[in-house]
Amino acid sequence: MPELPEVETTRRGIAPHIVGSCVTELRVHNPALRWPVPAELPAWVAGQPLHSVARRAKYLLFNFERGSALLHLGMSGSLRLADPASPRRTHDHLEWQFANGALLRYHDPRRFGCCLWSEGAHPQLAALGPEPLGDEFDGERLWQRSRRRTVAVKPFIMDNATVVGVGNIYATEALFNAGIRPDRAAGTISRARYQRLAEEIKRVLAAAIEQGGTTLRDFVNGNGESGYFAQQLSAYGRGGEPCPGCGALLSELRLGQRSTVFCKRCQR
DNA sequence: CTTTCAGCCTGACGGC
DNA sequence: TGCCGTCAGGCTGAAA
Repeated sequence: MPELPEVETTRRGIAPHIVGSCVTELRVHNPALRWPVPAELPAWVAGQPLHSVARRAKYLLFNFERGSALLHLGMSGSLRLADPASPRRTHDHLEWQFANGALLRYHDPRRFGCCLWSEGAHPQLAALGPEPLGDEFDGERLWQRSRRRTVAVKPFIMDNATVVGVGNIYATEALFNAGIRPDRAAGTISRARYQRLAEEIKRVLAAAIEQGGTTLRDFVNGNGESGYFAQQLSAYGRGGEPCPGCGALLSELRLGQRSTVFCKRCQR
């Protein structure tokens, strides 16, 4: 399940192999992603080398001279450089062939992702809040934007208008580390505690990206998914297990239709 | 405006 | 063994 750190790891893994080369062929084996994937490469991409692979929130942007492709990995997507001789797997929906021989395969069993081309701005990016690891995001912003809000703090920090890229795993972890109950109304949390929460969001995401970096070599070789960060999670996926802080059993509830784990003693 | 929620989709897993 | 129900979750768009 690609969260921001996995998307960033993907970006770093593939970019050096394809930047500077042209897409010579696009093969769409199954166009039925979140939005239909265009069957043809847009005419304006022809002969244009890829300038850069950027990331905004959990989106990847493949920037060309005249426009860009916007990719999202959804819940179950992955993007990898493949050996052209290796057979296409089930759910390998898209293939991009580059002039330098690189072959990029998009794999997504649940098909929640997307691949959209645009010469101009992508509307999906229009209303996004700041990047969590940038200077624009801090506790002050969380505090300011949360005043008079009744929504629970967990869905508040998972809202892309507040800050982007904080998915269920890292929201759960950051709230645990900051000692804040996930169901507390966003508007009732102090400035000082939001300061702490912002720091924990940054810390947990940065640590996960660092871990992702170690899977980079596997990635390029196409050796498989890698278990990355899971062993280091304190709360996510551990409902009913002892709290790593106090030993009490971790509680579970659903917030905004998402499973949430927290410690009733350590989080207030 | 804010908040909530259905729906998209497949694979994993538990119960029978 | 296989079938059926449930769950997982990011994001959009619509309803309340």
